[in-house]
Amino acid sequence: MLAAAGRSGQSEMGGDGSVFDGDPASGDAGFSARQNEVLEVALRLLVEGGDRALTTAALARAANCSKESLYKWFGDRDGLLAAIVTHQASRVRIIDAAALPKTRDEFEAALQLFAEDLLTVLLSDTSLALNRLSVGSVRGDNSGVGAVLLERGKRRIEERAHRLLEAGQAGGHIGFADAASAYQTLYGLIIGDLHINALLGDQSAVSTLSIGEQARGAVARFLTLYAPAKAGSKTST
Amino acid sequence: MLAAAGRSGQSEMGGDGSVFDGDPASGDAGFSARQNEVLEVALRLLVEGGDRALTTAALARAANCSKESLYKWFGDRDGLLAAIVTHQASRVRIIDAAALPKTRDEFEAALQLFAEDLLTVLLSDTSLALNRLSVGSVRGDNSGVGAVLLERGKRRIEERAHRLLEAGQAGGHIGFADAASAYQTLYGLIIGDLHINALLGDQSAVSTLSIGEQARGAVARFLTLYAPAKAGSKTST
DNA sequence: GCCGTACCGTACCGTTCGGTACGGTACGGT
DNA sequence: ACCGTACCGTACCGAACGGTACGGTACGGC
Repeated sequence: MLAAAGRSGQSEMGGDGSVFDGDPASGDAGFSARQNEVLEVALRLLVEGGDRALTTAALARAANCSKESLYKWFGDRDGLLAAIVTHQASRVRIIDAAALPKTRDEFEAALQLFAEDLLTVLLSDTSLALNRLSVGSVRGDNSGVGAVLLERGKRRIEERAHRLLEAGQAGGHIGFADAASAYQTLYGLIIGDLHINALLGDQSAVSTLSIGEQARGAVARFLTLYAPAKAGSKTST
Repeated sequence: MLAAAGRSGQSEMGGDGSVFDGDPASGDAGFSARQNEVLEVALRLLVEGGDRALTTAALARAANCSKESLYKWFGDRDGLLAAIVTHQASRVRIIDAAALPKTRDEFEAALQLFAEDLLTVLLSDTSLALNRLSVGSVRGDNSGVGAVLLERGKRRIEERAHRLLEAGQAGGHIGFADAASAYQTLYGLIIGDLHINALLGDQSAVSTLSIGEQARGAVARFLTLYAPAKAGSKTST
C-alpha cells in the first residue's frame, strides 16, 4: 500500500495573491510528469463528480492512459487516492519560516494572511472534494486516505500557525500558556462552522461574507482574547 | 425519492444527563415500531462499518428482515439513508424553549450545557458516522442526504442556540449586533478543529481534554468577547 | 374455513467496478 | 536491424451491489 509517496517539501515560493501555484505541473512530489498530468485529471474528475465519478475506467479514458498504467503507477485504487492527496498537498503554498513578523503590525498582518489563506484553501472546491473523499473513506481503525490528508495537509498548516503564534508571543504581542489550545481557538474563530457546512453541500457558506471580512473578524476576536496588555481577563483554566 | 419521511417533531422530553434518549425505540419520527427497529440496526451497521458496510443485503440479514420490506418501507437506498438520518435526529434531545435563563448564572449554565451537548453530539460515534455518510454523498448540486442532515440536525441546534443568545442579550448578559455572527463565533470556540479531525479519523480528538473542560474554556472565551460590561473592547465590525 | 395483509427468506437479474491480460505501437539504446 | 521499456486501447473476469420476483408463513377479520 502507498506505493509511490516520498519526498517532502522543496522549492517553496509564493508571490501572487493566490494560495495555489499557478503552474499545474510545478508542485512536484515524487511523481513523473506524466503521472502528475494524470493526477491532475483525476483531481478534476473528483471535483466535478465526487467519489463515485473517479473510477479507474473513467480516469483512464479522461486522461488518455491505460488502466494498466494506473495500476502499475499507483498499485491500487487506494494508492491512487493517496497519490491524489499527496499531489494536491504539494501544490498548496505554505509560507515557510523566513520573514517572521517582528512589529505588532507585521504580526497582525501575518495573522490576517494566515486566516485568509486558511479560508481560501479549506473552502476551495479542490479541498472540499478531497476532504469529502477522505472523510468518506474512514473505516473503523482509520489508516486510510484520511490519515494521509491529515498528515500532508492539516499538520503542515498547523505547524505554520504554531510558528506564527510563537513569534507573536516572543514579540510580546500575544500571551498564552498552551500553544495547542491557542491554535484551536484561532482555528475555531476563523472557520467556525463554515467548513462543515460547505462539506455538507450548503452553498450559502461564505457567500454572505467575503473571506477578507471573515478573516478580519476572526483576527480581531483572537487579539481581543490573547492580547496581554489589554483588558483584565483572568485566564481561566 | 424520499418515500417515507413525514411528520415533524413531537413528544419532546429529556430529563437525565445524557443527550440521547435512553430507549432506542422511543424517538418516534413517523416510522412503525418494526421500522424503527430496523433503522436502529442500520445505524449500528453504519457506525461499525461505515458507508460500504450498509448494503441492503447486509441490513436485511442483520435485522432479520427481507430486502423487499426495505424497499417497500423506504423506497430506495437513498430513502433508507434519509430515514436513518431522520430517525437519529429524532433521538437527539433538544432542550426546547421553556425555561430560558434569566439570571447571569443561569445564562452561563445554559451556555455551558449547550457547549457540552454540542460536543457530545458532534463527537459521538453515531453523529460521526452520519456526518461521514452525508458528506460522502454530496454530488455537485447537492440535494441528497447532506441536505437532510443539515435540515434535521444542524438547523435545530442552530435555533436552540439562537434562542439562547437572544435570551442572553435580552437579559443584558451579552451584547451583539449580528446574531448569526455571534453564533458562528460560539460554535467555532466550542468545536474548533475537533469535528473535522474526528471526521478524518484522528482518534486523539477529545481524549486530551475532557468535554467539560473544553466547553468551559469555550464559554469563558465567548463571554470575554461578548460580555458588555467588562473590558473596553470596541466591538469591531 | 377463507381471504387479505404483512412479512420473511431466497433466488435471481442487470449493471458497475476493481483488477488483469493481451495485442499493438512509439522510441531510445546498441 | 534488433530488443527492452513504457505506454495505450480494448477486452475480459469475478465479485459485489441495487433492485425485483416468487414462494412460504403467521395472523387478524369475517
